[in-house]
Amino acid sequence: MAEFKELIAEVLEQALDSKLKKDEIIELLEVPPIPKMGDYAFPCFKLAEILGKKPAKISFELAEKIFLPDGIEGMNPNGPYLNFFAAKDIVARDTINKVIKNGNEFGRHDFGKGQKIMVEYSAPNSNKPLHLGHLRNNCIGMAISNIFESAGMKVIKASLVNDRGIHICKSMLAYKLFGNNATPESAKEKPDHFVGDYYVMYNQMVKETPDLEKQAYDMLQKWEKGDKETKNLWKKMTSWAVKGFKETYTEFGSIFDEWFFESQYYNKAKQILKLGEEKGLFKKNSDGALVAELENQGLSNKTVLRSDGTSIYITNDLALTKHKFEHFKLNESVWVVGNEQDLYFRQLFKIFQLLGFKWAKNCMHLSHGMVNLPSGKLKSREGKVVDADDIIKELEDLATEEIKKRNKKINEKELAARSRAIGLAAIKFHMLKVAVHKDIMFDPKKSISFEGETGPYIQYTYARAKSILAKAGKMKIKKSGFERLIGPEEQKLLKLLANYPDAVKKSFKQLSPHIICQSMIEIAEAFNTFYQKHKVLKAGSEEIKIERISLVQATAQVLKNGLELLDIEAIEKM
RNA sequence: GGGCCCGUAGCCUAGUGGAUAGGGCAUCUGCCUUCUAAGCAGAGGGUCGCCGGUUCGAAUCCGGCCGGGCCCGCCA
Repeated sequence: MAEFKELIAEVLEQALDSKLKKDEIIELLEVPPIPKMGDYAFPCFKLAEILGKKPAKISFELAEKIFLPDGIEGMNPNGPYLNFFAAKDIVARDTINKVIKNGNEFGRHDFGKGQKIMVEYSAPNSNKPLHLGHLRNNCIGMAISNIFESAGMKVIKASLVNDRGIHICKSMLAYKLFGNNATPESAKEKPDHFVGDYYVMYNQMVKETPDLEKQAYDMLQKWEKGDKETKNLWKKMTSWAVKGFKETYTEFGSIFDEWFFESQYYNKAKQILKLGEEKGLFKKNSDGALVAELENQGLSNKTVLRSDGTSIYITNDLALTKHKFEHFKLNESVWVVGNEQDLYFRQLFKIFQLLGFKWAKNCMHLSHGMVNLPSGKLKSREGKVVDADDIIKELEDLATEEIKKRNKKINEKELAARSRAIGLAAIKFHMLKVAVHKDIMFDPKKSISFEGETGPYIQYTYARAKSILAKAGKMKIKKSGFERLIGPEEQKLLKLLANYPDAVKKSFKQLSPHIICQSMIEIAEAFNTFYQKHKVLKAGSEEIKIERISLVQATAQVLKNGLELLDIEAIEKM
């Protein structure tokens, strides 16, 4: 269809004596709301401004001037729009050829070629296991990384573990007091959950024994001073937590190229702090804390170093970001972090700008909404969370049940693999189909289903297509002809397939994975309608059969490509 | 008090200046001796939070209000 748009644009450019250029016309072209109106519409509103005429008049005048070339089957002025009909066989031929020829590359672009970008996401705290909020963050991080990569960028996926600070000390304190030297092995528990239990325990105990809070701060002091016993305990508990995270990431399909630990960067900010003081941006306040003065920048001031000289979170980011750009020679750095940190990142980036780092403008916060439960906000301190491991297991179990209903004889290994693929697809698609900046509500009882606009629905559609292709066996895919894919079901599907690269492009430009989800849903719906209405393998004639198989193959290819960007496995059998 | 974000049918959601507001869930009606019914076809359900303004044209832009979320110097 891209070719068809160009064809229309060429015809229009000529008819308009180049008053609008081809590229401008392509940008203006839209798809009419109802297929019977046409395949593409040229809105005459812009032209109305230029020519000082009524748009409806222009569309009629244009229609009279244009002589239709091959490939354009019809043209129809409709009020302010001039609608075009593509020659149906050419739509079929061009679309299928392009998809089949490009295969896994179909939908990839090159506008990010030569760019190196780092995507930091997940950011777990080492005092407790991952929860639902992390899963959304991970889904967005993985998808956006894939989308960058498909635009030709070199992507480095990074996880920053917040393994330093008062929160860890709380878990450590509870363990020290009540742990009796237990280990995850002795407790037979996943190590990050083991650590998290002590965090919850601390928060329960501190209600009755407020002195624990002081003890936790003392522990942080000792940690900062390098107290051996404290450091050893910290090392032990942090390594348990990280070990647990890695298990969850592996299960979830999340792979990182780089692991950063706050404990390794928080004390490397001396140079940048000094620079800030020299530039007069960072000033000691009356209590002795170092504060970045940002009020004259329309932001609130931000403390960058405590009065006792110890670090806070931003101290780490100051050092780490500089390291990222210099060591990895990045063109751009993206932080996938919830919108509760919007102000924080504006402050951080403003500080870099005021310090004169030229990469400051290449920092971007991909801000996303929160995940809420029917009972309200997730609160890990109160244990009011949906645990990541639990929800993954729950969805995989649900998938197992569904598979067993349909397939009694499946072997255990295959069952486990499919359950995992389907369960994860349900979670990931659910997290990604809504615009990133919006909060989402997660009702564990009904939020994630396998029907309707879901990951499993897309997988199911793909499996249906693959099943046909498997039964069809080896067949030559046609390269020309395609006079038999001209019905409304085939044409709708073809147009959606042809539009897929535009959807990927839009999702890249707008940093919005949900656009790809929408595209997948539309393609799946169109395919299922086609599937219901037309037999492929038992088509009336060999010619029709071959053409329909080609269409099925193209559909499967596009679904696979799209699912891959969303980090969802395309499985051949459900 | 200030800043940012959100408000579309019982619920979830797409659409951010253009044609009849597009889907899904739930409800109701049909369709499995025919390529996977995790599907398909159809029905009902909308003052696009409210009020004003800009525009030939507003869910979309601007202003005000109402409701919700997040944030506002040594918490991650």
